[in-house]
Amino acid sequence: MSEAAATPPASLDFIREMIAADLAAGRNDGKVVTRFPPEPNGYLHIGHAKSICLNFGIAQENAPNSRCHLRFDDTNPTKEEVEYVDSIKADVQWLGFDWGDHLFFASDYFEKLYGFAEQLITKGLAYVDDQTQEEMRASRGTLTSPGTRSPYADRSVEENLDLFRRMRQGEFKEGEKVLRAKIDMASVNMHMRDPALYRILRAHHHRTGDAWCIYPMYDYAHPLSDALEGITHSLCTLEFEIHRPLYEWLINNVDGLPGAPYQREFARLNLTYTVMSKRKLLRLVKEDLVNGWDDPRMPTISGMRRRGITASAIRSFCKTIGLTKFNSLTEIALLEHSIREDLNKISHRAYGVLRPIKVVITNYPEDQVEYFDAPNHPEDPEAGTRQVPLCRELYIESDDFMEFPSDGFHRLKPGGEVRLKFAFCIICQEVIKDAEGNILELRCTYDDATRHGKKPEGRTKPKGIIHWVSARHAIDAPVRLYDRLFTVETPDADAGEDGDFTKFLNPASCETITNAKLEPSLKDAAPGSHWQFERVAYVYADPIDSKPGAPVFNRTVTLKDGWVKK
RNA sequence: UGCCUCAUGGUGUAAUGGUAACACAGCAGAUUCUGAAUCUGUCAUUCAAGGUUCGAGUCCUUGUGAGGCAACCA
Repeated sequence: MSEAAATPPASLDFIREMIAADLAAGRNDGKVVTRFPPEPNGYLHIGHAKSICLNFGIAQENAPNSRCHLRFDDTNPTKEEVEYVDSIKADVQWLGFDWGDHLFFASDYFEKLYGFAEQLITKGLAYVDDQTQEEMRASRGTLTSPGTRSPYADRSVEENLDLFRRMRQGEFKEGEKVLRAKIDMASVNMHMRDPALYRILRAHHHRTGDAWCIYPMYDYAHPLSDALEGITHSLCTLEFEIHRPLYEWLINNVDGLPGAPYQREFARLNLTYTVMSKRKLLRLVKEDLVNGWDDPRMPTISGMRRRGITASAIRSFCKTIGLTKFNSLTEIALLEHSIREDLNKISHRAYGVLRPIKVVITNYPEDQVEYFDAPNHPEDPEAGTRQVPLCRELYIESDDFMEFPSDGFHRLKPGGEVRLKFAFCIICQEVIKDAEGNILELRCTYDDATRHGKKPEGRTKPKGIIHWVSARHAIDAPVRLYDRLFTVETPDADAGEDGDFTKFLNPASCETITNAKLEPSLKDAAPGSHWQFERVAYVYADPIDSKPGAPVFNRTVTLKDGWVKK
């Protein structure tokens, strides 16, 4: 399979416990069959990753007798597109999971599903209703009062069969008739008040084309599809909890099903500073509030990938957040921790100065160039080293200089000393400004005795160590500094019922720096490579916008900054 | 004003009737040619009230709070 870790979490969550109990009881011939069942009506997001890691993870943990299916729940052709099918497949694979031969579509079962519907009609458990949508809503009752059965509910089996067949033949208009299960109009569970099973939809389906004009509802197709595939454990999010009795009703009332799956529900993921519903994400895309589904600020899998977040980080995050029925709000910091943890291991280091100030080393020969050896990874000698050129004029980070330093600032200040990492120490002798008082350059002197980390006798070691780039050798590259998409933790909730969550969009969520100065080795950064600009951030060479010799970087996440200005 | 589900540090989770623990975040220190990483320490938790029990985060009752449910969406 993939490199995705097949080890379960240290302690079992309630779902895995349930599965372990089933296994211990010898149910399902010792097999566990799960499924990830997205509707192809949008791109996958980090919340789906939780479900993917759960379903595919459980299958891996119980190998080799177990498997996880990828099934597209494509029962509503008005919302679904092949673009989404393709992106979902790519995202699941990228996350490191493999469905093998088990790729399915609910639409593959349309004929069988139709047959089961005729069976229910024959058993007197389903009927064709002629009521309008409004009439149905009115007769369904309310949360506190029972509904009343449709006047059409008592049609004979023969009439129902005839009507249902004619629905399929296309004799009726959209909305004219629906097939309903005959269950209980007085149930406290609204979903049991004769739910619709089939509706007429004259829409082109991305797979079945115009072969059908009636389409099964989710509540009908889902349990039956699960059963047809031999799914043992149907795991979904909490909002489907109330659908469970209907799920079980169908499994129990349809004869000839090869399996008897059961459904269990877990809480969906909520993350601070973002929105997670497909509807809202779709709106951000359609209204051009972001640059498409894979905008690096999006919580989509494709957006996160483009930002430079690794599949391994996402898997690790999913393991960290656990699995419960508690409706929680996870701090984005937890995700960031997983990202940094992974990126720290795999990213080579390089110097990138985002907001440069020029430094002139006045006692360094004008025409001299020398190369310093810099390790590519401080914790991995095998990553090798690279040569970083230095000459008389350099760029340093403007944050690394303070003319009027606050307490505890130990980078460069007038009269102060810092080490240029892997080179030598410099002392700031003079601050050159223009007429408006803007700093133009810093004139410094270097101390030859401090090369390569050496500290002359009797001298105190400067606390500050900063990165730098040779002005003569620097390359310019765009660096996009991504930040949280929203300014508030819960844009959803804060917007309220009818409120507009887009008013909380963070105007500073993407700042593109065009004049970043990078060390020359970065010129050849491969598109799709991860780097750490030392002391600054983890960045990712954008796989689409980077061109040979002209990389474009996305800031994936900043480094933690332990220094707080006093 | 019904039914269902849930409630453990700031956040996410663990503890399966027997010492409330882990991670993140925060704080402090050590270390460091990244104010990163690493290491050490530290702060901080069972929604409330009753009950059962030798013993309750766990079981029961009531209350409170949060989420969900009345598409021919999924």
